[in-house]
Amino acid sequence: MGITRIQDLPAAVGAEVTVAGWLTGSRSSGKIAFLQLRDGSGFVQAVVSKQDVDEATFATARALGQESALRLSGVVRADPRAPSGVELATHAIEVVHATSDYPITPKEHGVDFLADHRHLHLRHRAPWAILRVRDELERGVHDFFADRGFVRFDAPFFMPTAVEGTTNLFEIDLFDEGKAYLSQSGQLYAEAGAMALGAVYTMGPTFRAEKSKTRRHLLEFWMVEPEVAYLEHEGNVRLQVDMLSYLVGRVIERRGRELEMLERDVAKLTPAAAGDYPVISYDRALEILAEAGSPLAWGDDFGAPHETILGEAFDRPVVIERYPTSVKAFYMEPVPGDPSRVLCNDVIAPEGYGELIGGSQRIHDLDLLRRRIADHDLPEEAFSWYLDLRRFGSVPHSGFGIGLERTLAWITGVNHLREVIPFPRMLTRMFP
RNA sequence: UCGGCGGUAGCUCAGCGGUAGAGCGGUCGGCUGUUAACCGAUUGGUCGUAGGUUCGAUUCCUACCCGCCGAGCCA
Repeated sequence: MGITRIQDLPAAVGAEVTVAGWLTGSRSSGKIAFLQLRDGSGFVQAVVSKQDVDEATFATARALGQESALRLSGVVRADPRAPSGVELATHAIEVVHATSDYPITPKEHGVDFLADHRHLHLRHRAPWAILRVRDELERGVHDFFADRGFVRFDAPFFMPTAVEGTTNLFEIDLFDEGKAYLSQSGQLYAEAGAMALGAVYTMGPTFRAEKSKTRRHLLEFWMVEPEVAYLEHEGNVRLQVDMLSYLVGRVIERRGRELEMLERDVAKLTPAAAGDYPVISYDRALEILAEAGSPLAWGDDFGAPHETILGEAFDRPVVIERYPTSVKAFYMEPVPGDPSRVLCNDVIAPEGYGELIGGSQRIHDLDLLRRRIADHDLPEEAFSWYLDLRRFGSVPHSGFGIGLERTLAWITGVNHLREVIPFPRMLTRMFP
């Protein structure tokens, strides 16, 4: 007989089924036992009545330890007392693997303990719900770009040099060939891709060797980086707003149950799904900060507290554009007629989740780009291939990078980035 | 790297200059509808490490290790 997945049980009321899964908890009396079961697709309660089974089966049901692997056969029964509306009236239990002393008990645990047992904690409700939202988000990214004719473009993760020169890179020893570095961005390669394929996006892990110890940072995180030929700044902002509102709407629509399990207040998310994000200038952002009592001088970049103030000033993500040239990367196109500012933007999330997106129109003029590389004390030889993109058929183009974990943390409402990736890599966390 | 906080039972924590406690978990027993069930019993400890002070240190002092939160950096 085939296996029925728990998520399909509500459609199988009255049927005889076998469910294959694991025991998340149990309680019993002398005459009845309740087995909480999960199978990866969902959760259900199995009821074992003494009158329905033989003595040995009932004894087995009472003795099973948490996370024992089981095949349970029984009849699906609708019951208003069950959270999912159904339960399994069990008549046979096959113990696939009896388990005892499972470490994650039904009890409050500290973050360090759960992190040490991450390989097991993944089985529990919150990680389960979060990872299903993550899957939906990633799937949404692919669908969004596929629908718009983008080509997925896989940038390399080993890099000969830094992309932006400022951040720290993880160094790799390439035997006699010298050093290489783990990628901190696929953008420069995506620009080559855009010139070949028109519109591309990358999606993959990114590595930042920074000693950041906050809930908004990981050493290894996932980034999506679209890059589009002939796209200018305004279109770039539009693309970002369209994508983010699509993704939020899609998660609300398809993963509402998971958000509910995570106790996410979906009302705080719905404005973000509607699009129409406020677009303000860097200069206007300074005014908002001054009004909020955290003034900043023109030319200063925003710190985390400033981003929180700006994000909380709106009910949906806010686009901030045209930053001072001095605080941004070397490849950004100047605002026409105003070399002190660049055609760039960040998207900052509400509720203190910080910067989700950073994007810009890229410099397409060869001489200007060479001057900028020199101004930033970067070695021109390393960028020879990148400069070639400006020597042969150079066109205006734009792109952005969106942090998958930050977006996911905001959507799910969890406090720390380490909760939204299966195995977080941090300064103090390489195990498991 | 800097600032703040912390490390005591499997877990979450309390405690204190006189040799260690609760709740939960586990185990055993009871209960026919539980949802973090409940009731009774029981199990459980190099008090982060190394020095020092002291008759005596888990407690006081010093150093170190580890972690958490925040800052900088950024997504």
